[in-house]
Amino acid sequence: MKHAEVIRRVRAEARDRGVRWTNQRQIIVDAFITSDDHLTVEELHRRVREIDRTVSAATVYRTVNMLVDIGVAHKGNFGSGSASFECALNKDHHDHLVCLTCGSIREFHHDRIESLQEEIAQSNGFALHHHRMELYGVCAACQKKGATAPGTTPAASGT
Amino acid sequence: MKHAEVIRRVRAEARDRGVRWTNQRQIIVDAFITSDDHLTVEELHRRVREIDRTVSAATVYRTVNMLVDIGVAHKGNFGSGSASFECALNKDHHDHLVCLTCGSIREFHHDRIESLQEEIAQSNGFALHHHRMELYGVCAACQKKGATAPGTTPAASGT
DNA sequence: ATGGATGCAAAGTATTTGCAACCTG
DNA sequence: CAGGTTGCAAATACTTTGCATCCAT
Repeated sequence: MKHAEVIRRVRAEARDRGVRWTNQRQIIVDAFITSDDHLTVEELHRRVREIDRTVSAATVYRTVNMLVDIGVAHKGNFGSGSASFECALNKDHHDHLVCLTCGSIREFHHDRIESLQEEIAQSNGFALHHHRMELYGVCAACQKKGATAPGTTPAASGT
Repeated sequence: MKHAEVIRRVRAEARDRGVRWTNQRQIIVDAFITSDDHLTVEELHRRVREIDRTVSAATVYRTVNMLVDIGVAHKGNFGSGSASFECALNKDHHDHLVCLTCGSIREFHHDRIESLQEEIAQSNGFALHHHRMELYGVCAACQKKGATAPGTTPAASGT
């Protein structure tokens, strides 16, 4: 889905819910959708301020929360402390590969795993709502640079 | 692995690292290991205080962090805001099924998914270090009570 | 005795919220 | 014009940390 179409959709969702379309929201949503990345509020705020210096962090928080509420954004947490958000309209469901060295995030989708997850939920009597799956490791680029994963001193594990 | 054995192992790890074995640590580790559950610091602190009222939250934080450091505990985050910890010595690797209604956590292990994760990492050039996978839904018990998952108003998704 | 550990309170993060002014519909 | 929205600052929630004191080794 392309930018303009996404904006249109978000505005429609907003209108239906009596959510007003302010200048700030236009800028924030615009910056948010423009980026394919997973953005933290801090980063998004930084980008928004390049366009309008007066927009506050509180408004960015309020806006991304609103986007999550109306199903336009997904909220994630990849161990960096702050939450990261990504647009839900641009792409299909996917999981994440997170580089422990450079923090880069790569997306992937695996049908078989998805169906296995369903099976697991069913055999445990769970009505599956959503899931999260993240693979943490060192990406190819960082490996070339000689990076190794942390925690090289496994103390104990297993039975 | 049974309680006493775990304690012995933790103390050995501690000694090797020049970590002193205080009364507080004995109590905290004891309470921690005794429980199979996933405990938040708050909950663990509550249990510890039943034995020794003077132990501070800071010490509980310091202790669980130490346990994670030496590989005796795993830290998790199931959306409840506060982190939860579980003993790493009692059980093999597993993933989690989290009930969105009652918050209960069920563990499961699935070899095929584990190997698929390895494959995915490899085909993406990642050196896999660890992963997290959580299935969120409504457990059987809560379904019987008529609970439904939140977010019943899917606004948009996919392409 | 020596240096790691503790309790307390203060400091840090990340995020939310009360409020008066402001702007969209 | 009404009521949602904003910026600011204060408030939250969770976790870490400085410091004087204490205690395991």
